[in-house]
Amino acid sequence: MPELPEVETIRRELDKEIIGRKIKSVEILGSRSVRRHESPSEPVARLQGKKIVQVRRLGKYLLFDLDTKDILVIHLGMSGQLLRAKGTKEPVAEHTHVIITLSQGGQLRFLDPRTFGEMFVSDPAENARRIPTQLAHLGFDPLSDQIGWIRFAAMLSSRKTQLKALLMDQEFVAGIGNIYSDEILFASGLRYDRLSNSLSPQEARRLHRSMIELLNDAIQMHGSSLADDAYKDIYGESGEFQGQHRVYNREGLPCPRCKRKIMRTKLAGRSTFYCAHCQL
DNA sequence: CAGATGCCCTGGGCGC
DNA sequence: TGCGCCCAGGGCATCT
Repeated sequence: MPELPEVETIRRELDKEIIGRKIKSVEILGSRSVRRHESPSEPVARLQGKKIVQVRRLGKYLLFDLDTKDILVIHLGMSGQLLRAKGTKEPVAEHTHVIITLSQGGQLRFLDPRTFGEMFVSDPAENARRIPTQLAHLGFDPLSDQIGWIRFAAMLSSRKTQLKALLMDQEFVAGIGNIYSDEILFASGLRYDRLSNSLSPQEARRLHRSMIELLNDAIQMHGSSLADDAYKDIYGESGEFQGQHRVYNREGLPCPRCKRKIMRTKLAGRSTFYCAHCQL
């Protein structure tokens, strides 16, 4: 579910709420969510009593840096939520898999009905960017790694891949999923199936600019929440950017630019929305 | 290498 | 009401 703007919204809220606080206890209710460990007691032991120094984001992953240099990594998958509970007595919602109790009161709860999300504690990352080895495969982050358009254009031309698939390829660029790839491509006037090595420099520049602007705009509006409300921020609030979607989930509705009908197709099994007139 | 498919899951919506 | 489909912000393995 959550893509870069939703994860960044959550990261900023966590920055305000939990930086400098200590993890008092960790309760694992659903072991499917805590992966990559031999036993559930191992991550618990590495978290309890540790201080959260800062919260970073790489693509769709949240990285909690601990004072031990260990890193708590959380990915929300399709239906994961991180919710702030004011006290320990708030009723525990269904599909709550992990409860992190903080020392000055309050909890952080990880919910995930579909259990595609995951959480694990990584060893200290010794590399320059302090990226856990498990995430070494991820490509650049469109917002925190400022890649200039010239370099972006070179990356595009080194591949021969349909644009939407490339935008969604986390090894190419990290953080863009099904909603924002469609919106970025509409904003840049490019079709989902254009091959990446067919773009003119001007088109590559447009795509680069649209990607950054659209993601920033979506963050300003706290991301997108769809009809099923799978995305909520840590306070349980929905985002507002869904009202700004210009093609995603708008099949048959008029294109905001030319008023012709928005088309829907499939690409790699994912619904894809575009305007056949405005996107070339 | 590029692209398509199926799987991991639960839940909501819709047609019958 | 109820049942059986189809669909869903992700990611990965495995085919062609």
